[in-house]
Amino acid sequence: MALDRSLVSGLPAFAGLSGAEADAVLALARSSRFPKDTEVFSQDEEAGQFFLLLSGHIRVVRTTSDGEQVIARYINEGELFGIAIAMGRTTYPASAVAAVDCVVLSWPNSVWPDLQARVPAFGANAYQTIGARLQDTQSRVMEMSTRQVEQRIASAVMRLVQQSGRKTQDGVEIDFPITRQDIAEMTGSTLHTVSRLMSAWEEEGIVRSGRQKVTVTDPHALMLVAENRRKK
Amino acid sequence: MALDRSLVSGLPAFAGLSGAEADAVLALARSSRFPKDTEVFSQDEEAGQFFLLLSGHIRVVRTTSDGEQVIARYINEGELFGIAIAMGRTTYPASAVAAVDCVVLSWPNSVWPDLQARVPAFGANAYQTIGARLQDTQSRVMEMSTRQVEQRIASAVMRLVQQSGRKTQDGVEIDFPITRQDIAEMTGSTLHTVSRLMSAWEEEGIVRSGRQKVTVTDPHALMLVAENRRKK
DNA sequence: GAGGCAGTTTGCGCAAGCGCAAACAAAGGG
DNA sequence: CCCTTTGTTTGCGCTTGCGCAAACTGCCTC
Repeated sequence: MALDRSLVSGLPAFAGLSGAEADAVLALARSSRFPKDTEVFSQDEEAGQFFLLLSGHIRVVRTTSDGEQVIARYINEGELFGIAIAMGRTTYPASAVAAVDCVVLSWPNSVWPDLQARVPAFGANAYQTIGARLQDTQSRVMEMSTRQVEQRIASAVMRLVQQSGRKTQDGVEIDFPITRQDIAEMTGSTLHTVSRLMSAWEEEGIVRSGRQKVTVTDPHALMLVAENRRKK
Repeated sequence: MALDRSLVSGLPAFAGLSGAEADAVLALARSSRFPKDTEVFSQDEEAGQFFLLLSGHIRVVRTTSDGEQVIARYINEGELFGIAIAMGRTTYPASAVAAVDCVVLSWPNSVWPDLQARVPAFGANAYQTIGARLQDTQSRVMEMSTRQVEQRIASAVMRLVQQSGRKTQDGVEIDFPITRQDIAEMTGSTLHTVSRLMSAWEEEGIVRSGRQKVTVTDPHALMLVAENRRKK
């Protein structure tokens, strides 16, 4: 069953590809569905495929040897993920879990060398993705080194809202279910601290939140919190 | 003046290249010297070149908007650095400072597309480098999220010793000058805390240290500290 | 060899944020 | 509709590690 190029036109991973090239890439892909809370791949498992998220949201999680979890990132629609092959790895460094029902394209790693040779722009986009993620991750290290917890949590929420925000009447809502625990694992803190801070922000009218739900009602104020310039 | 391929044979960046290919790459390179404490390139400056460290040690530093510094990594002999071009960036995301006198090869970014086409193995090695650094940086995020300061500092020192250790009669010494402040900037702590901990370790006979100098006398014990399994 | 600088050590007090515990609330399933 | 599960809130005490300050010590320069 053929995949239509309209599925992927406009996605950054397919930027700079001719229609014929996109078709060639798609001809090698397989699409599949992952229900909420299922694993697309698992940390340390032999990497056999790479992926593109067509719809949904995916949580990339690393688990330490003693069982603590850290959320490496959320994958948004249109992004490549699980591209261990482009990093010269043979295993996945993290697990990928569907945060909601997802539709995913996948390619066997075996097509990578060929694909790279025949459609260099596609390979280049993958490398670009990795470069961008390195930047991101470096920034996160800086944040964790220099900012305190409230600022980090505020930044994380801002980022989620910007990347996966959905306008509602109240403000902008993160459009997938996310727990206090998740936010804690993104920021290197605890669900207790996240809960306390979000309650405080709610008090101040910056956010509204409920079970697995966060809506930012005053993005500007949250930005000020992130920059530690709030006149408390 | 031609650079001899013996300069670079055996370096990971040149792995998988034929002699002729290595020569082709070297023909486009220029070598230069950077005295201790000089900048090879500067954060946010337009990226015009990429580099390979032939000898010495280089500190890669990011500075936040409010002037705090974080050491992103140390570059060891034989490694590529400043490869903004391979990440699709037009500016350097950090500054690179010679920690000791250094010898460096550099290529203008303009040769990159051509180089990649003619010597794909070289490009692939660069991408591999970026992939490895992403892994590294992710691990650092995990460490900062889940381990406490003493363990992080112990890990950082272990890593430095493994990558840039020089055997002495007392143990293994980090073979470039490094201050408490530097270690603090690598681990997201303060020079005070680093100093206190190193004093304690010295007490226990794990390290010996002095001005800009760290020697690990008992690597095994330091490993235990890093894993928080020391029987204090 | 005197002076100054850069790096280090250490004491003391304090605050951020964690850990633990307990209660509460919203979904969801039978 | 009840019961279980999963997520959230909040109080309290305490530890980690930071901030500030002051003293100290190699090392380099003149």
